[in-house]
Amino acid sequence: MPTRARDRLVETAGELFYSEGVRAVGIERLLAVSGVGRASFYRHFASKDDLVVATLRDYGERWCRRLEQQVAVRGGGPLAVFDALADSFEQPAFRGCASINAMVEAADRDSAAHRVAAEHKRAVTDYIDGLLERAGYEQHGELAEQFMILVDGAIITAVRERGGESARRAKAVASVLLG
Amino acid sequence: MPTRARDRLVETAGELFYSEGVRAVGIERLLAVSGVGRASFYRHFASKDDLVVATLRDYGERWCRRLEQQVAVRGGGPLAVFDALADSFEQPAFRGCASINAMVEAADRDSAAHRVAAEHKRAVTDYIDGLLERAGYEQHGELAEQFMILVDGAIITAVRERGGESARRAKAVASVLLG
DNA sequence: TACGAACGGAACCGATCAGTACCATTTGGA
DNA sequence: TCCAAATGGTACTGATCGGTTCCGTTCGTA
Repeated sequence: MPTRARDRLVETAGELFYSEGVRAVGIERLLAVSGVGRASFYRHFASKDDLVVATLRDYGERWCRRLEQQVAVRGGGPLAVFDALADSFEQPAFRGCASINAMVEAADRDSAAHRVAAEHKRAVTDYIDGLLERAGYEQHGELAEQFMILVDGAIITAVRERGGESARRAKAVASVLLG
Repeated sequence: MPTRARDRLVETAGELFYSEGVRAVGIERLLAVSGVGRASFYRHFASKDDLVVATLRDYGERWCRRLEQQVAVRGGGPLAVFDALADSFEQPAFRGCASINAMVEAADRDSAAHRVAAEHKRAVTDYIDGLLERAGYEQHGELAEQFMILVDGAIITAVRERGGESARRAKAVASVLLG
């Protein structure tokens, strides 16, 4: 077959879950949009939850790669993180962070969505920590944690308000933190 | 009848929606737990969405009242906001902010949940703005917006990590902002 | 005591949910 | 050219979804 059913499912589900929510998108719709047969779905994934985890991992990796690239383009300084955020907030399809959304929607603390969201957050924190360390900040560990609060806060605020304003505000706060 | 069906519905729905998510709680369950009859439900609310809005408004009011009281107990300084947050994050039933959760779950930007969440955020921002103004900070408007990013960030972080640590971190950042 | 409003329970609606089973088709590699 | 693996389509399951309707009961109040 020309295209792999699994890849199409992850891509389609990634878009639909992000834009409409996980529970709001049924298997039926997923199959119709992706063009994958019902049986093929369950050949690749044991359940819908399995697909959710796959899409979240895929999202997390692409998100991190995109952030790294955008920060690099802007010189590699820690504050560039917020410029990259502002950019993504401006995009029409922006609806927050897929990991946060899935975590909130899942409710159950022991759910796979919660675990994947925690992993994602850990990866981003470590990346920012590296940026701060490379920039010469001694307290880079604690600063990275504080940056993450600003990142999450800016994301949630942007969901409410649209636009990059919250990211610029968060950047102003971060600037003060860096002294 | 001894208890008003409407009040019981709002109370029960408030708890269930908060702890398990709006979509995860069906009408059936709502009626079973609250002890309200199906017909009575639709006599008081035109739809489930109507009940959601009612619970969000109820939640928002109680949340603001609780915050005001806790801040007052701690002396009325702006930083006390984060101490109050840390307290609430420690509670076993804590699962973030009902408004944020509903907004994220609703996905649709034009939904009632989005509107109510925006109203709630506005009310809290105004309250914090008042605290800052009363404390003598000239840039109280911009500071309040920055505080809100810290508040939202701390809340989301607390959903992932449990405990009041994120609130204490946010307070440290806020302290730096106040100079 | 009598009345009307509010109520709880149950049967029912069409739609959709996640998931299973079976079948004919299409594919890339041998 | 041939075959095994992967695929898309359809029919189906039992459960649950939000919502409507009807009925007998219980309440506060006049």
